[in-house]
Amino acid sequence: MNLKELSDLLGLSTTTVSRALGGYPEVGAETRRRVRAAAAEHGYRPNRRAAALATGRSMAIGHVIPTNQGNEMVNPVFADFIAGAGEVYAQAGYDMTMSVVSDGDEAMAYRQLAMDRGVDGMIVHGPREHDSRLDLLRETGTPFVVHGRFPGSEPDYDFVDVDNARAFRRATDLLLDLGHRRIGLLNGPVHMDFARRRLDGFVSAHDARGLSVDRASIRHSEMSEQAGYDAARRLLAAPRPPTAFVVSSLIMALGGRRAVQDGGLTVGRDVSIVTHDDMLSYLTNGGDVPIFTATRSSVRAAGRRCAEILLARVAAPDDGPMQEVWKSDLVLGASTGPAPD
Amino acid sequence: MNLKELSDLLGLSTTTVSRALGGYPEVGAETRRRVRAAAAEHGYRPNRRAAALATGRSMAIGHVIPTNQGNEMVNPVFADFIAGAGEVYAQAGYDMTMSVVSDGDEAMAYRQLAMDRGVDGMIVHGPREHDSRLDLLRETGTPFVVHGRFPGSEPDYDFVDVDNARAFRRATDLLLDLGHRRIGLLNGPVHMDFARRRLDGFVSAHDARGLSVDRASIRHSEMSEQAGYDAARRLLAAPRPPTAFVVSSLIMALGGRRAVQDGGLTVGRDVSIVTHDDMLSYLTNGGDVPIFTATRSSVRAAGRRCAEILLARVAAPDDGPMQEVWKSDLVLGASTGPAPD
DNA sequence: CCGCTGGTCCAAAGCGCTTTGGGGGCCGGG
DNA sequence: CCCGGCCCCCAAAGCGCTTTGGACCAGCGG
Repeated sequence: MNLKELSDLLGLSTTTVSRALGGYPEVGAETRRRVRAAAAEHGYRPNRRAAALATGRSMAIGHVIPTNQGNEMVNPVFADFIAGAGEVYAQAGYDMTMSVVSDGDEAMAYRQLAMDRGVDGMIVHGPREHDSRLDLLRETGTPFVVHGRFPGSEPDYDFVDVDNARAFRRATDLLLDLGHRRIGLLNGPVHMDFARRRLDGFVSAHDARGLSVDRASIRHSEMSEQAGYDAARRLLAAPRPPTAFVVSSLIMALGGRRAVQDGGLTVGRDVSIVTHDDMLSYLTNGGDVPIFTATRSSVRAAGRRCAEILLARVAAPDDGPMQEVWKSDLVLGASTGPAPD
Repeated sequence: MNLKELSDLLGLSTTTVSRALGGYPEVGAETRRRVRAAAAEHGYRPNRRAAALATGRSMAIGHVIPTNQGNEMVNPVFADFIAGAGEVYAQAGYDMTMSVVSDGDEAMAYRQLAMDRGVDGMIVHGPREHDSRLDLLRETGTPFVVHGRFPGSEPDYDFVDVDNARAFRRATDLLLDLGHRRIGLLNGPVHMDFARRRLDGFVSAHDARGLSVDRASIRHSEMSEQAGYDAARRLLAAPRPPTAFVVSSLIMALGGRRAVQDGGLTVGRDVSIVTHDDMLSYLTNGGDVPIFTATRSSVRAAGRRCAEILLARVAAPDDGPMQEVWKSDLVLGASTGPAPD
C-alpha cells in the first residue's frame, strides 16, 4: 500500500493525503479524519527511503565503531551508550545506523555515512590524539556531537564529557589521604583522550602534595579484565609493590582484584582499589554497599544526552556549541582502606 | 556532486555513467576508465537513499534491541554479536540499522523496520517463549535469521544456535563425575529459549544417573554480575549448600565467585564452578589457563555467521532453510575440582 | 550492396514521497 | 453585482538513482 493507492482509494490527491497525515493545516478536519482512518485501516506507512529522498533528511543518526581483534571500542561501555542514545532516537522517530569497520577504514566509514548514506548527524566515540575525524566531519558539514573531547585547544563543537581529570584527582587524593604512597594506575590506552586526562588527574594529585609518581607504576592498556589482571600482577610483583590502585574501568578492576587475590592478598586491607564505574546495567558495582570505591558516571545517561544534543543540533545547526562536562560522584565502597604499614 | 553533474561534466548520459560505475558490460572500456577516474577525482558517490528507492533494496539490515531498565539484551553479549555481524555487513556494503525500543514496543519496531524503513532483512535476538516475532516476520515477508531458536516445533527458518542442552549436560556431567551431588544452576531468565535448553541439559544429566535435582537449587535471573552474586549467595546460605555451580554466563560466574569468596570459601576447592563463556573480547576467561572451566562458543563468530546467512538469504529468498547448531567446547580451567567430602 | 548482429550509448520512465504554485468555491465588503 | 480573500484541494515538479527500450554506428556474411 503506497500513497498513490491510498489516495485513489479515498478519491483524493496524494498531496492532500500526504498533508493530512503530516498534520499540515491546509486540509479540512473531516478530510483529515477520513484519511487517518483509512491509513490506519490499511496499515499504510510512508516509505522512509522515499521520504528521505524527497525531504533530504534521512531521519537517521550514524555511529561508527572501529574494531580490531579485541579492540576496546566494541565493548560493554559502548553497548550501554547506544542503549541510551537509541532510546532518544526511537522517541524522536530516528533510526540509528551503525557502521562496524576495522581501524584503518574508520575515516572512510565516517565519510561514507556522512556523504552517501545520508545520515543527518553523527556521534563520535572515543576521541583520541591525532584524530582526523574532527576535520573530516567539519569538512562534510554533518552535525555531530562528541562523547568526550578531542585533545588540545578549546573545543568549539558539541560534546558531553566527564571531568576525568577531576575524578581521578579525587580518587587519588582519597588514597593519599588514607596514607598510600605507592599507587598504581591501571589506565586505558594512552592515546585516548579520557586516559590522558585521567593520567593528568592522577599526577596532579601527587604534585599537589609534592609527591613524585613512579612512572613504572603507570600502566596503559586495553580495558579488559585480562589486561587489568596482567598489569596489576606485574606491578604487584615489583620489589616495592603498590598498596593501592586507581583503575579506569570496573572490568579492569575485576582483573585487578583477581591479581590481588591470586597474590594471596585481600582487597581493601592489603591493597586498596578505586575504579571508575560507568554504571553499566549488567555489571553494577555491587548492591547496597559498592564493591569498589569508585568515581561514578552513567554512560547510558551520557548516550541519552549526546543524542538529545545531536537532535537539537540537527534542528538548529547555527546555535552556539552545546557543551557539558559532568562531575562524577566519588562513592565509597569496600575496596579501600588505610595503607598497611 | 551528483550523477547528473558528473554526467554533464563527462559529456555522457547518466545511464552510461551509472553503468560504468556499476560495472555493467554495456559500456566501453575506455569510457569506463574515464568515468571511474572522474568519479574518483570529484569524490562522487551515489546517494544511497536514492539508489535504495530506485532499486527497492535498501542495503541495510535491521536489529532491534529491547530495553527496559537493566534489561539483559543491551548487554555485552549483544555488543560482541553485532561487532561480528557488522564486520560482515560492512564488507558486503550493507548498513546496520538498529532500533532501541522499550519492551512493549518491540513488535511495532519490527513492523516498522521491516515495512517503512525498508531494511532488506532482520536479525532476531533472544528468542523466547510465546514469541510473536516469528509470525510477525513471516507476515511481513522480510528475510530474517534467528540467533538461537524459537521454542517448540521443528524450525523451518534460518538460524544459528549453540547446542545449549548438550553443553550444559556435559558441564553437569563433569561435575557429577567429580563427585559433586549438590549442584546449583545459575541460569538466565527462564522464558528465554536458551535458558530452557540449558535447564534441560542440566536436568537430563542428573536423570541419566538416576539422581534427582533439587528445584530449589535452580535459579533463573537476569545475567548480571549482581544477580549471579545474589543467587549464589542465597544458595550457599542454605542448610546443605551446593558444592558446585553451573552458570550461564561469565559475568554471572564472576558474581558467583564473589559470593563464594565472601563466604570465606575457595573456588575450585570448596566450590566448583563451570560457566558458559561467550568469548567476549574484553572479558576473556583468563589467559593460558582459563579461570573458569567453561563451555565455550564465540558469540562474535555467531554474529558473523548470522550475517552471512542473512545476506545469502536476501540474495536467494527461496533456498531451503540454513540452520546451524554449534557444538561448544568444554575447556578445563582452575575453577573445578573434586567434591569436598 | 543490404540486412543483421554486436557493441556503445542515450532518452525517458519510474521508485514513493514532499512541496510549490496554483485553482475553484464560497463568503463578505464595497 | 463584483472582487478580493480564505479554505480546501489538486497537478506537477522534483529528490537522485536505476533500468527499460531503443538508436546509432560499425563490421560481417550473403
